Amino acid sequence: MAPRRQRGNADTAERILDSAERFVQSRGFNGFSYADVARELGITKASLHYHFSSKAELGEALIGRYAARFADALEQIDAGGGDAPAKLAAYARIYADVLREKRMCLCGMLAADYDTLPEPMRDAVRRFFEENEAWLTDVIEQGELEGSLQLGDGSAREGAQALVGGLEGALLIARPYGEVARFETAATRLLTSLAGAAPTTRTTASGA
Amino acid sequence: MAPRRQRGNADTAERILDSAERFVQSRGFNGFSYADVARELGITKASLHYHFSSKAELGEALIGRYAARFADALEQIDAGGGDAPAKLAAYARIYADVLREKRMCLCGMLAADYDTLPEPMRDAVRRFFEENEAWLTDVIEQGELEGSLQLGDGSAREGAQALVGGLEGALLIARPYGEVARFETAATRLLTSLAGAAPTTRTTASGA
DNA sequence: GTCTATAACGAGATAGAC
DNA sequence: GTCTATCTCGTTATAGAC
Repeated sequence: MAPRRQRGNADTAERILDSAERFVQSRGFNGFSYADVARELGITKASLHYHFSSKAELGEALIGRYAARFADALEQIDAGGGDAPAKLAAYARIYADVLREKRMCLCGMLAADYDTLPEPMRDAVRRFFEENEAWLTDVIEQGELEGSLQLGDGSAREGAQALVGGLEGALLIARPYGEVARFETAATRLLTSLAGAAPTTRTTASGA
Repeated sequence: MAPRRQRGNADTAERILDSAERFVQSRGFNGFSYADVARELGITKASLHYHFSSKAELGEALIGRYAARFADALEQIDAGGGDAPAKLAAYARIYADVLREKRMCLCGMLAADYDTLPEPMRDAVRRFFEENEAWLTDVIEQGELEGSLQLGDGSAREGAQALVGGLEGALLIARPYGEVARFETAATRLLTSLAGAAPTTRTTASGA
């Protein structure tokens, strides 16, 4: 029988995921252990194994929850009804919020660890990027129809792929410096130049 | 006395660095061990410790050699005498070559591992990025003077930072897919749109 | 569902012979 | 400069009591 979620319990499995997620996002999948999580939660390693019988299984659960939450966030952006540039800005804000907690994107981190991951985790990581790219592709195509975005050469999908990569990389490099501004500057440039989104902070001169 | 480099010896220390470098670039600093390197070279772990007394020291040596080689490559690009767009294209080619060997940029990988690294390695990783950004900043400023690049808003340094991040991220994401083309497409878009470099493969329509 | 105890292995590192 | 042997600790994981 599935574990019953009860009152103020906060669900041990969920708390394990919270802790492990933070560890993976800051130290990588090979940079933390069951002992780290157990210590943080004040329980034993054996208890962790009751909830997630192997580290690989824990990893799969982590990606599953992260991807689901990300999908929720994208749905919320869609529900907000903004135009394409606004959606892209909101998308970048998700990344900035991750950096504010001194974390890397979970799947960006796992992309670095990719060669060491068990197959099911690899598949899940790739799916995450594909879902993001699909959503961004839709937004960019929508923006072109609306006239709110002017892509240069190439397809909307190529733009979407460059955006995901660009934002992940901006996170990756900004984190060692602990400078959110560094990320935001890079993100703005990516959005305006890759997807042709007019920024809020437009200065002057773009030539005759 | 410093180890004498002799005939066909190929220098054990150098071979250790070669092996460890490949491991770090594919598996991360926490994803390999002295045992892995020893097995690959057919020597013992104890021998490794003779050349690099700790893993941290090995890590520092890895970054040092990598950064020096990168600096050499940048010098060679400068010596080539191309214009700014050509230099940027050559710069992106360095990354593409890394991906062709199914590797991540050493320092991009270490940026992911950053929180788990000893201080001296952290410092060296940051220095690597700063050197790259400084070189790119020069190239971009040169390009603006020449008229071969037209930056939009923001400083050349901001463009340089966005470029480094963008290329590192494009590598990070392309690697799980093993698709060099995926990287190259993204890289071209980054160069043309972030730095205003006209690509070799210019199609039509950029408006009146 | 959480615990104690432990197995089985791999990690980084050192001592000392050759 | 490389080896054998060993130390110590941390790792994932399991058995079985409560």
